[in-house]
Amino acid sequence: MGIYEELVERGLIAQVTDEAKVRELVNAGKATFYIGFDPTADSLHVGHFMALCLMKRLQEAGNKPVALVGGGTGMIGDPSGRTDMRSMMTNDIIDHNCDCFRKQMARFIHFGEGASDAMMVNNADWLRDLNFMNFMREVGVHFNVNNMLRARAYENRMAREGGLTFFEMSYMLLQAYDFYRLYCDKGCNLQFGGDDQWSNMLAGSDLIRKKTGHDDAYAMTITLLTKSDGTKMGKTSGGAVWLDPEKTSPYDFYQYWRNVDDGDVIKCIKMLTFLPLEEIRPMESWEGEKLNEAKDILAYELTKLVHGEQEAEKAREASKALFAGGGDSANLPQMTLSEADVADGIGILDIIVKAGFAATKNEARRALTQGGVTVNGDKVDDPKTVYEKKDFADFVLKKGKKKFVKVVVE
RNA sequence: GGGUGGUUUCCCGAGUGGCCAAAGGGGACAGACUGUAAAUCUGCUGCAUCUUGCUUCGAUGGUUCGAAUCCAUCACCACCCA
Repeated sequence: MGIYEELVERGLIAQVTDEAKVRELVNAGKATFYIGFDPTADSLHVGHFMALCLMKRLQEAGNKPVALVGGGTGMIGDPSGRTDMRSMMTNDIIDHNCDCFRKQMARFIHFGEGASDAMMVNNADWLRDLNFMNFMREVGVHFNVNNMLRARAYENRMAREGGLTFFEMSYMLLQAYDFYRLYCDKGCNLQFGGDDQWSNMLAGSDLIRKKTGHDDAYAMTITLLTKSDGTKMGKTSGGAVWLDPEKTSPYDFYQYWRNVDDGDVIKCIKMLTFLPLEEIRPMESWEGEKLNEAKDILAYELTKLVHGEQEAEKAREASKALFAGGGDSANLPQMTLSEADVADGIGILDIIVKAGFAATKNEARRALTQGGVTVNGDKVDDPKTVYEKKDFADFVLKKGKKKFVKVVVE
């Protein structure tokens, strides 16, 4: 079975421009493919994860990955967000974010000079100095507005109240131009992207054909990983699930996957883990309580991929200790209070807020009033409860069903 | 550029002088039930020194005993016409 067939069986491929050609190319390890990332934050998140996995798979099969960061497009930002200040991104921040991306990506794919080694490019290199007149003459003429408006991506936005700005429309030209440049400069012959990018990607292939007369630049989209209720994967109440351990701890990362819906587990294992398909197939018939095992496998495998085996073990141990009893409690998520914090005793509400389990003391009070707060397994129902230093020799705070933290004083 | 309508607490959205910390829904959070799932039911949802106090309804200023509600100016947004 070739890599292409494997991708299909894992449910990763949504659409392809020329299936036969792409299969041949990819299976032979002759593709130089690119995927774009917008550097809107200083860490990649779960939404990017699938793209990373795909790059890794293809690289292992001998293909050459090109990671494109949108330093040029990211400069302007997506204007569809309302009052957000995404346009405030300066070159420094973008460059910093690109650096962070590269470091994180290096965990998955190998960068270097070899034939199948990955390279990273920044579209700022060609977009920032673009001359509008030249661009319109060389690229703009090849785009037909009637056709563009027929694209799904635009159709939706046309119906929306705010309408569609010229910038948003231009995005397609910029992305198409990226592909064209990479095709000419780096020999890039395949573009990957989320399924929502399909029309932009096609535009790239079209542009290359129109400008060069060559018919060998292909596009392929990845199935968007959505939950069974249709919402995006990787969002929690606290925001995105990050790959950076400073922003989302390995324990929280593990827990995120441990808690996916029943209907999403197998799909996630197939799409995101590197377990061989032979091992996954039997799991597809699992149901009911048995699925919890699959969730554990999913959580463990992904934590291992992102944070390493050691962290994955720790997260698993901590989870066992908290939920199943018996695991090693040494690995629980921990919070440190200073001597000064506890000098005069510290109220339970303050501890909850400090632990990040509540944004305000009112919120902490609410959880407590409703019986959702325990310390070492004992329910705390008086919001005025005060703890002193000696109490923290052994202190595990629990809020709600799933939030635990071990509190220590240093 | 002209005309009209709008800006309300996390989101949608009611409120058009006191009964408004502000209906209803969604989401979030907590409880029950469970499998660390889903569905369902219940509670809860501005802040705090919490039977009380303080600060909110685009911004500023004004009218009034009293304003989210009335007036003025400004800012922003949407729709229609150019």
